[in-house]
This record gives sequence, C-alpha cells and structure tokens, in this order.
Amino acid sequence: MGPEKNKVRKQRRVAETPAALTLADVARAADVSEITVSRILRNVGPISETTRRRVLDAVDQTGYVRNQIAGTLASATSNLIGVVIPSLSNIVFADVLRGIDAGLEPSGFRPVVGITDYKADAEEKLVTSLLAWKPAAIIIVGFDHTDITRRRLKQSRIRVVELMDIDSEPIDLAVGMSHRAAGLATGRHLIGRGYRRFGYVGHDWTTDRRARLRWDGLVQALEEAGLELVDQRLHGGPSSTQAGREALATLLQGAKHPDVVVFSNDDMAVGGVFHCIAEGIVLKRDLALFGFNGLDVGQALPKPLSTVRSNRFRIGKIAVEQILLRPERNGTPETINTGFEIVPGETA
Amino acid sequence: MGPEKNKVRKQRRVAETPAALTLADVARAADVSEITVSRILRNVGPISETTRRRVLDAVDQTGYVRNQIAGTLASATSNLIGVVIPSLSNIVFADVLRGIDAGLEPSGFRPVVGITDYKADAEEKLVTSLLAWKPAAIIIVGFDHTDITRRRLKQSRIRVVELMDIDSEPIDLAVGMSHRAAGLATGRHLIGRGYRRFGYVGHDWTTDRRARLRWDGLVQALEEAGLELVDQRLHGGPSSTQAGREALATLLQGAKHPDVVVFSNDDMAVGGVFHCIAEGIVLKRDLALFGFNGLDVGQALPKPLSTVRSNRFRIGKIAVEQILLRPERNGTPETINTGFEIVPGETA
DNA sequence: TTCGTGCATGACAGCGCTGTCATTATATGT
DNA sequence: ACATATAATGACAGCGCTGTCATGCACGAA
Repeated sequence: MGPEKNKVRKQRRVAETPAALTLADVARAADVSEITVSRILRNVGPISETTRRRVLDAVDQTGYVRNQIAGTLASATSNLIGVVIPSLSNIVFADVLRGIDAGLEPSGFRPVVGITDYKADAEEKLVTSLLAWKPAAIIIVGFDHTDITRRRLKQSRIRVVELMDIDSEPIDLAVGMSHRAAGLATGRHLIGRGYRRFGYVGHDWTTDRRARLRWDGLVQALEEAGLELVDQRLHGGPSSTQAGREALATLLQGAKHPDVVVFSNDDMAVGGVFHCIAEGIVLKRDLALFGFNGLDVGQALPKPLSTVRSNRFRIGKIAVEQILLRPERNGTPETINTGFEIVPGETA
Repeated sequence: MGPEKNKVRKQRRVAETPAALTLADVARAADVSEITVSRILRNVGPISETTRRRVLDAVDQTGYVRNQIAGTLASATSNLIGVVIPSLSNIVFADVLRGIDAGLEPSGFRPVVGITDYKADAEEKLVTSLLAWKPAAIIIVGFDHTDITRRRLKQSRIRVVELMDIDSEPIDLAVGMSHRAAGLATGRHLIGRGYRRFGYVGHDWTTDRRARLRWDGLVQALEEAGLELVDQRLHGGPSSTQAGREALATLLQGAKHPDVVVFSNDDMAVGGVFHCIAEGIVLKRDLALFGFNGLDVGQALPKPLSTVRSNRFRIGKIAVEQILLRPERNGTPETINTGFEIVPGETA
C-alpha cells in the first residue's frame, strides 16, 4: 500500500478549477514522499534507478510543472538574474542581452529584464523592483547610477556586474572595455595613417557617457600629436543612422574641411557613409570616416566601415560566466577587460 | 507599548550574515503588525494616514525590499510575464521586446525572457522552465510549436499570446499581421507600378515561416496578373545584410534580368542596395528593390527603401495591454490584426 | 443609552516547496 | 556473528508573505 498520506489538504481557500498540480500529487501517483520527488527533479541525493524512473513517469503522466516560486522561497536560492539595460533600440544592448542569454543557457537561470531608457530614476525603480525577485545577481549597464541605486545594489549582497565600461570603480565586478583607450587608439591609428584634420560627429553625451569617454581619448591622441579637432557636430538625441547622415551634412557645410570624421558610433557613421554616397563624395579619397562598434551593417557596406570592434556579445557572456563561477560576492571589486580591436576597413 | 510580538523566530536554519530584512522587521520598527505593513506596501484596504506614514518611514529607514517570491507564493498571483523569442540578432524581435517592456512599464510586471534560436526543442524546454515561474502570461513568437509545447501552454490556463503572425488559429490570443496579405499587397503594388519581371531574394524558410507566407502572397499576386517569378535565390542561413548583398549579386549574374527584386526583409534588401551602389546600378532606373519591415536603416539610405512597415513595437505593446486588460483566459481564441503599410520609398 | 455601521487593525493558517535530521534497508570488514 | 559504513527514503518545520476572518473602536441614529 505504501505510506498513505493522511496529511489531508486543509480545505482550499477558493473552490478552484482543476487545482494546480503539486509535488504531493506526483508523490501520490508514484507512491513515494514529496521530498523524494523533489530530490529527483533537482538531481540531488542518492536515488535508486527504479524510483527515479517511476517518479519521472509520474511527472510525465500528470504533466506536473515545478513551482520555482515555492522552491526559491524554501531554499532561498533563486535562478533569476536581473538585467538592467538602457535601451533596446540600439542593437548594441541587444547583443549584450544575447550574450547574457547564451551564457545562461546551460544553467537553467533566466534573465528578468528591465529597460531604463537612459533615465537614472527609472533605473532606480527598476533595480528595486528587480531586487524584490531575490535574483541571484544583477547585471547592469554602466556606472551612472543614483546614490540610492548604488546603495541598494551594495546592500543587496548579491553579485552585481556593471557592463560595457571599465573606466570607473565597480560595486562588485565590471566587465567591458576602456572607452577612453578606444578613443585614444582610434586617434593614434588615424594619425598614423596620415590624417591631420579631424572632424567629429556625435550624439547626446549626457545619456551616453561612454561616447564622451571615447571623445576624450580621441582628443588626447590629437593633443599628443599637437593637433586638435577642426570641427564637430553633436546631435541632441540618441544615435541613429539618420542623425549621423544629417550631422555630417551640416559639418561639411562648414568651412573647416576635415580630411577624416570620427563618429560616436557605427550607426552614426553609416549615416555618414550614406550622405557621402548620395553626394558623390568618394570615401577615403575625398573624406575618411571612422565609427565604433563593428556592427554587421557597417561591414556589409559597399566599402566596409573603418571602426573599432567592441565585443558586446562576449561582454554579456563573460558577465554571466563570472556569476555562475563565483555566485558569492567576494569583498574586493574586480574588473575584467574584454578589449577591443581596430577594424581597418576601407573608409579611412 | 503596542502589541508585543512574542512569535519569536524559531531559530534560523543557518547562522546567517545580517539576516535579510523581512516584513516583521519593518512591522516591529513601526510598531504595527506585519499584515498592516503588507497592506500599505500593496495599497490595499483602509489605512490611516498616520500609520501609513509611520510605516513608510520605517521602510525607508530599514531599507526593506519586498520579497515578491514570498508574496507570489502566498497570493498565487505573479507579476512575471514569460517572453519567448527566436532571436535577438534580428532587430525585429528587439523591437517586439521593447514594445512589451513599454506596455509593462506602468504595471510593475517584469518580463522573463528566453531565446529559442529558432529551435523548436529549445522552445519546448524554455516554455517549461518559464511556466515553472508561474508567470501571469506567456508571450511567444509565432505558431510553430511542438505538440508538447502547445499542450503545456494550453494546460497552463494562463494567458498565452502568440505574436507577429495571424495566419493560424491561436491557442488563446494572436497579435500581429497577415504575412500572406503583406506579400499579396507587395505584389499588387509593384504590378500596379508597372513591374513585370519579378525576382526574389530570400533566406531560410524553415526557420522563418512568415517569410514563406509573404512569398506565397507575392506569388499569388503574380498569378492573379498572369505572371510568375523570373528567378529567385534563397540564402541558406538567417537573414543578414551581407547575405542579401551576395544573393542579389548571384541573381543578377543569371540571364533572367528581373526589373524588380523583392527581398525577404529589409536586412536582405539593404544588402541588395549596397550591391547596386557598389556596382553602379542605378536604383529604380536600372533595377527596383523592395524589402519588408520598414527598418530605420532602410529609410536612411541615400534613396529610402521601398518596403512594408510591420508594426513590431506596437505588436509587443498591444500584446501586453491585452494581458493587463483581461488577465484571465477567456475560452475562445482571438486574433488582433495590427496591420501593415506599404512604404513607397524610392527604390521601386 | 443602545445598537448598528464602517473604519482600522490584527491573529492565524497556509501557499508549495526544500533543509535538516531521522530512519530503515543493504553492503562491508573483521 | 557483529559492528560499521553507505544507500535510499521519509517526517517535519519553516521560507516570507497574504487571504480570510475576527476584533476594537468611534460615531451617529433611534
């Protein structure tokens, strides 16, 4: 007969529809205790092959689906990862999210995402609401948090990974590249290729601190060579192909005649390329263009865009791998540099 | 003195670090019962203004963060939404996810996402693992599910929204557009503009059923006019700008000389535009190109791409709004058509 | 005064699972 | 044969919250 459960369910709160399946139902069906089913589903403890099979059959037949909510509460260890990104309009963050998902894939962890739209107060609310799900870790883009956000993250005692950027001190772990160094490398590379009259076309710095850091690096490289930007245009909104196109057009209307224009990123630079094509400006001969990110679209252009490859996918993946490797926070903040590469291309 | 709690914590399982804050801690600090704090944080029931303020102060001072896991378990109503998409490499799905997030924004719900990589078995595992979080609803792209996936979703009794496509019978709710109709409209539009020699450049149909549906519609339009495709090329992998560029190149090497080429989507079409620019083929005069999706990059091209606008963002947003509007599944499957618009552009 | 009536608050049990500590059967060494 | 280790299973309480029902109290009508 087996161990008959006499722990009868104490009358349901509501007279529900078919009453969701629980571990107890499976246990009854397989004639074992709940805990045995639980252990089998989690692959812990010693279980005989016969009961394992019997229980798994029962699971299949009943169509039982684990309740991670209850499991997480009982074990105080969650399989959720909070992910905070500024936007999804920019493929860059979609790439990061891809990397995160790819890294998570074999682990059974799931990302819970939130989008801040580049707003610090939205980020603050988001972080709070994500922490309420007791995630195993929080992955967040950048270092630009409000004090409250930073305090909450610090106090949470879970792992916190700040992505993309490594030019500041992280709360726990930073994974990314130095944007200042990328700007510097860009400048030196282009100076080495003989360019002297540098123009710059960018987008809103207040929301994209990393673009600003690259600009800093670029300007520093120019200074090293006794040069300075001959002209620049800053588009007030987020980066886009259209904005890049228009901004280059106005830049070229000026009297400064740059021989190379560095863009805040590839989206903007591709717009610049389109402008040149439309105006019959021959790239590299008449004007050189340089981007940042190494997006596919830039590499598929008639002439592949000269740019810097930022390894977004890898950044997301490594962030996750680090979390899985060391699920506990470890006192001292750490930084992982995923580097970047100059992509010579044919536009500069 | 207030109601002293004598329900002393029954010795913690482990001698933990600072012991996470609970409702009880806040309750003690504010000298009220746990349930009162709970009610205040959830904005339910009548609460006097004085206690509300006192409790909220206590929350601030202690830095208490709600435990949604426990709350969800106790109330059996979750604030999570499962989201299943095939890919994030394609901006199209990022747009959908943006729409979902935007629709969720005011509600406190959070999306838990999973990426299938266009694999049905990955989708099956994902759906199971998402259901384990007892989400309020599942949003999933397309109708191509395994039988098991479909059964699980049906049995879950939560709301299930299938996105993008409305050319099949949904499990619960479908939000999207008819891709067959879009193909048909494309064909009729181009025939109306005088084109007769149609070429087609596409990508892998086995993973993208919607592209196939558009092709069907296009061919049907041609049949109506007594025409047929003069030539086509199918790239074996996922759509990409590079693939579109290469596929158009080989198509044009053939002897069929189309006067218009319809692409499976904008990514592919943009590649086609790049090929034409590189080869000095004047768009529309020498060859017309037509895409699908209405991506920004296509509209920023030297000549804006002729295409069809699919309202991805809106699809995601409406899906969420429907869920919030009617959180309970309602027997009969339903379909919401978000439509599409021909974007004339300058390439066809 | 007495009795509703509505507001504000609290006690209590239980959501479905898992950590911990038994308990029982089976194998091993001497 | 006996003690001892090991494998397999189970009982029980509790994770932190919320639904339900009860209670205390002020206030106006009768």
